[in-house]
Formats: sequence, structure tokens, C-alpha cells
Amino acid sequence: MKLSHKLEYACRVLAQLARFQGQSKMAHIDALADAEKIPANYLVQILNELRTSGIITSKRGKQGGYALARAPEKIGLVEIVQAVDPELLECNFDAVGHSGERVAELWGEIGKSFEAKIRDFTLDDFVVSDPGEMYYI
Amino acid sequence: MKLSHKLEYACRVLAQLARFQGQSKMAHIDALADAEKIPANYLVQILNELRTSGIITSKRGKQGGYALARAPEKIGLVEIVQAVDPELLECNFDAVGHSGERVAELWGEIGKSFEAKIRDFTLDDFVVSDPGEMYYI
DNA sequence: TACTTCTTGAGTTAAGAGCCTAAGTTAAGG
DNA sequence: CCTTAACTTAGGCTCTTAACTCAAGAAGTA
Repeated sequence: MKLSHKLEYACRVLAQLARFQGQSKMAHIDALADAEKIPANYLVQILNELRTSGIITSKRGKQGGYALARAPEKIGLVEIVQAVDPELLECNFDAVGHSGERVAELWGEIGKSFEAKIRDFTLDDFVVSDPGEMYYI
Repeated sequence: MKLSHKLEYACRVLAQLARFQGQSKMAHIDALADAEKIPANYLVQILNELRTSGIITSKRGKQGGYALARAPEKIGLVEIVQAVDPELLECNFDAVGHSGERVAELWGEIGKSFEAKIRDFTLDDFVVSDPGEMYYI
């Protein structure tokens, strides 16, 4: 499936944020980067895209940080993909050459089936529940 | 779906070769490249990989050229992908970080569903039938 | 004001896709 | 045998992009 690191990081950091749901304190970049082993400077960009897509919210200054904009079960996996790797949902085949149209059409159908599959999932499915470590960050 | 040109070219050129099935003459690179608008020099590499994968056969010298190794309906789309872009069928997510394992597991499942989908298709599904142009190459 | 945290935009780098070149190798036909 | 038409093989080139880094700025808190 050759997916980008960016998408992988986004899924992981969101899964981590999901565990913060309900807490009064917000999550800091460094803590998130550390918990999910993501380069902090790169994570900044990803969190930014997730914010402008309306998936997470942020607050500056002391007591600042990141939090989910909605409950995990209300955040679809499709949204995450659209936020960080929108091309993944487009068919990039050209209808050129003698068989171009047919080939593009067929792969388009496969793409639709892929999109349908990831519509089944929400962020809730990514959350690993280990109550013992709930506040270890 | 962000797929490689190589895969696109492979599908197109195989669709073209499928139209040659049953003919005594073999297809030439230049004719194939021309019919499907593929850079000839790149097509060489692709045909080579398809040959070593056992999907097509070739013959050198005068009267040489390329042909399918089997009937189009016996050539699965999975085989084509495996031949030119095998990584597409592997999950490249690492099980690192707090949520790494779970995220990788879930995307692995999505990958399996993708693989199942392309198992439904064979080269036959790519062939565009226009008997009028059957011999126009 | 001073400190903390996110925000924004601009680099940098390494890997790979896509494509080209050129010197082989094989087979048909005269 | 010799020429020619085709495939074969190995290498190299170039441009894009993913992944990552950096630093100055803006905003919230005390």
C-alpha cells in the first residue's frame, strides 16, 4: 500500500490525542512527538494541517497545546487522509493511448472501493486502551 | 490512489498485447509504444520485468517481438502489480511509538481488502474491443 | 515584562521515478 | 556467411518530492 510517513504520523498522533479526550490539560508537541516517536519539527507541519482541516484545535501560550476538535468516533479515517494526503483518494491515471481510458476507468473503480473501505473506520478504531498508562505522558 | 506511471504503462501495454492474441506475428516495441503513448526507452524496462515475471514472452531477431505468455483471462491484475510494483502490496508502516502497532495493524487490514479487490480482475477486463481497428497497428 | 507555547514560511537533503544511451546478443533471410 | 532487424543489459542522467530542519513571529499567561 506504499503510504506516506506523513499519513502514518498523523494516525499515530491522533490516536495519542484521542487518549487525552476529556482531560483539562492540552497535549504538547514535544510530549506527542516523544510518545509516538515522530520528529518534533516535522510533527509541527502535520498538526498544522490537521488544525486547518478542522480535525484538531490548538491554543497558544502557557496552558496551550493540542486537542481533538471532536470525539474520536466522530472523526473519520477519510477525513484524516483528506487532510494530510488528499492525492491518495484521486485516480492519477491519464486516459491517453489506445487503452488509457479503459485502464483509468478500471483503476478508478478500484480506488472507489478503497475509499469505501476507509469510510468504515474512525479514529476510535486506532485508540489502544491501556488504562494503566493513561497518564504516563 | 497515487499509482506509478510504470503500473499504468504496464496495464496499457498488456491490454495492447492482449489484442494480438492468436496472431502469428509478434508485437514490436515501437508499435506498442506508439499505440499506447509510452516512451519507448522506458517501455523496454517494463517489458523486461513482465518477461522475467512470466507474464509475457519475447523473441529476438527478425520476426521477433512480444506476446502474452497466457490467455488474457488467465493473467491476474495482482500478477501485474507484483511484477512491476510489488511494494504496492506491502504495508510499510512501522510498529513503533505508542500507537504504532495498532495503526499498522489496521492499515494492514485495509491493504488486505485492497489486494482482495484487485484479485477480482484479470487482463481481460482491460481489453477494449474495437474490431474495426483490430489490425491498425 | 517575561516566559511559554503554538504559527508561519522558508530552507535543505537524500532517494527514487522516469527516461535515455549505447554496446551487447540472437535469429531470419539471402 | 553476412547483414539486418529486433530484443537484452547495464549504466547513467535529471528532476521532483518526501521527509526533515530552522528560525523569526505571534499570542496567551502570570
